Amino acid sequence: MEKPLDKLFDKFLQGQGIFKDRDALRPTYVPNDLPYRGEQMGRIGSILGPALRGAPPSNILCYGKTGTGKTVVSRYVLEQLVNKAVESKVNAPLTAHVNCRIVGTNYRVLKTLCDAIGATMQDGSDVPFTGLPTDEIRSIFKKQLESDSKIMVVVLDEVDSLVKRDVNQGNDILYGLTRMNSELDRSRISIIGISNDLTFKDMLDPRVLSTLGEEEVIFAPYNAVELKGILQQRVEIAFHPGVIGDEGVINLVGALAAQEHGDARRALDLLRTAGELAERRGDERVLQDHVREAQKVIERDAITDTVKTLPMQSKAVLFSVYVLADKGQNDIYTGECFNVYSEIAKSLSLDTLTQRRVSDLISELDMMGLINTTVISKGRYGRTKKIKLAVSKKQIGAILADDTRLSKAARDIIG
DNA sequence: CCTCCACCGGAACGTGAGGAGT
DNA sequence: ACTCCTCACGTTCCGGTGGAGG
Repeated sequence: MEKPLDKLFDKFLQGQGIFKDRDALRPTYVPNDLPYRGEQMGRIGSILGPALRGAPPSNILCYGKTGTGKTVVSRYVLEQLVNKAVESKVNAPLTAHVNCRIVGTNYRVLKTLCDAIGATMQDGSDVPFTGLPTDEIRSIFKKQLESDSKIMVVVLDEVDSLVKRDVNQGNDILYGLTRMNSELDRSRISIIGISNDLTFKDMLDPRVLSTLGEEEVIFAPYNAVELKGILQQRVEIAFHPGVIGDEGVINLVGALAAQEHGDARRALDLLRTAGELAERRGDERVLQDHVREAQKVIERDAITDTVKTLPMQSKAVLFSVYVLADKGQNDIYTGECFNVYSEIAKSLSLDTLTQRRVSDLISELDMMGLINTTVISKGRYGRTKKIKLAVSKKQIGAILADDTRLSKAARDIIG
């Protein structure tokens, strides 16, 4: 008798599969060559260059939207810089890469920097995650840095999030870092700040800005042609030859990503998802259909993610819109929505918010793109918002049914 | 042309949780 | 351990308004 999975597994065994090196399509991958970013690499390189002679480089701010290569370029340049130093047997600069969206407090930034240079407590153990006064970890870091007498280049990725989360605290962290040089004798720190928000400068303390923004490097979005070039380069590393036979595939991926302000990360993500799709189906080549399908998958995942992480009250509001839409009602107004919401909240034993608040939640859902709203006037019958689901009813229904609390309420209300 | 509905959306304020400072 | 601040989330209050119907 034939075993049921035999054929499926055979497919994986025979043939070479789709991917040669899937990681080449991940955002963390640093290729050997970065096309279309020669100018930026050159600028950053020439600014950091003095580090090879032991002179402290200026601080740099890099601007550009997501997926324009800011992070990868900075990683690449630092890597090359260190390589060159080792090769020429000069003191290699220390480097650290801090993602400020994840590492968002003064203490944790310092902790990351300590780890990067191998600074330890007096007994030789690692600096703890928490528990020390911030001043102490600061002096541990300084002490270690002084003992090495080196240049350290710190990349602060997504610095804007530091300042956005807390303007004062963010400025304090940056001020503390930029000012550290004046407290050091033999070592120097220089900072590369990376931001995808151009208005970020406005929120900075002028003192911080003047030191941090000594040099600025702008990363323009990639256009469709450049995206295509990048894709072609990665395709050769990531896929087995012939898997992407059709040039239309790359063109399509490039075109779709170019619509998203030339986001290379998105383009690579799309290509990888398309490849995974083809792989899972046992297809030998990646076709345009896979790409279109991948686009849908990515979008669907993004929606599922936002809905799942919604606060309970917002879910209840969204659910009320869904219930009304599911009844086949085309025009949903704030008033009805609020009534249904009230019932849902009651059956969930949730506090029933005021209509004013619900109105704000509706606006939030609108901004997230889960629903569409328009303010309309019904003349004598008042002025209100007309609400429509912006995503497929089926998907919202499925996600909300997944939530145990909500699905119970659903049975109460829909019956 | 005026009225008046049913809500919009700004403003000010209340509250409890979580940090920072001391 | 204590107070003080800040912030997110909500509430209360209220002036504002596009247009159907009189």
